[in-house]
Amino acid sequence: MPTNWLSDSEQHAWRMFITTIPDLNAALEADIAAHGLTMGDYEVLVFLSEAPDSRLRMCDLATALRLSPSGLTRRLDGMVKAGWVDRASCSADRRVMYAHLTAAGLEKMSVAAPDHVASVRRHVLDQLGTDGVEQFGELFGKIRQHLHGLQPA
Amino acid sequence: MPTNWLSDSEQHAWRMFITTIPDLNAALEADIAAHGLTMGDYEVLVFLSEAPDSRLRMCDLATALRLSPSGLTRRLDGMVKAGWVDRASCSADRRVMYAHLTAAGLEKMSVAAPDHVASVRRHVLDQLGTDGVEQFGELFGKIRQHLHGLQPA
DNA sequence: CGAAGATACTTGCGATCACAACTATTCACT
DNA sequence: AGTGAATAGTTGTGATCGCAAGTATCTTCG
Repeated sequence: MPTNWLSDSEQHAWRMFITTIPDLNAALEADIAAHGLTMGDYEVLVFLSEAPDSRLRMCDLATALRLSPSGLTRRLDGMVKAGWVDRASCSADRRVMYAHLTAAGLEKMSVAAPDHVASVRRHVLDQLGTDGVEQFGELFGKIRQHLHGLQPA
Repeated sequence: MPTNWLSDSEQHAWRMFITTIPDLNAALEADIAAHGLTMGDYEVLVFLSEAPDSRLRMCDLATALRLSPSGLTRRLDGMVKAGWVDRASCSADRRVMYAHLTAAGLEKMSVAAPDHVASVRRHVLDQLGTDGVEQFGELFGKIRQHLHGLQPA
């Protein structure tokens, strides 16, 4: 007895979505792995490289990455060991630890980023076409706005 | 130095996507948790309830769920313990184990499914509108087709 | 028929992550 | 100033999952 309380169009949209997401994740993960990175690592590099002074407070980075505090602590452990990030304490607030991008991390980032962008293009953007990209952003903007309305409650 | 080798429209689309997906997952997970299920468990129930005789071979179920064989073994361990699924061996091929939906599993499914569908509607479909749902399915169909072309290689 | 290889599943092990508990520090309010 | 609440981060514990290795069974082909 299939769950059929969705119209055909809805059913189709949802099925396409949930069956595609894991495969897309896997494809992106596989591509970035060529640089010895996971997508998680890569995202850390992205956020840090875009931040003022190439550093962020742990809690801000955790929020940005949608990671729990402990999850971030451990992800950074690995990245510190790899030499891409180091920890710096904050003189103004001694509870705070900064995650700071090292030169090696920036270098890794600048090598990996073009490949990752190409990967995103190949697997997603190129498949959608110009109009499709526009629609894609708009649709997720709507979902995002709805979800964001739930968060601060 | 932001990675800016994407047009504004592409940048926007991609950012909306990658920031929304984890939140959407979390929202769906939170809703289904009211039934004592994870999304992973729920998906098992869906596939089994739609299968002939309410059962599937482990390997087919693993493929459907995009789960490794060992991952499925352990997920089923939990669901067997919960009484929603049982294992049945196959007389025709004794390597095979069937995952089989129990009456309790079907009951759980029939109670949880309406809520889950409502959750999908609320968080996604209702936000997109009729045209949006159509576009959504089409866009992911394109990505899916591309990714599927990579799999069997 | 019988050996080589393929297939189905499970188990050992390690990686990742969330939750809860804990320490350290800062903030708010009297 | 001083106490209680809030905030930042780490560590202990347990859940989930993938990979590699192991066992059992089946298939293929000489």
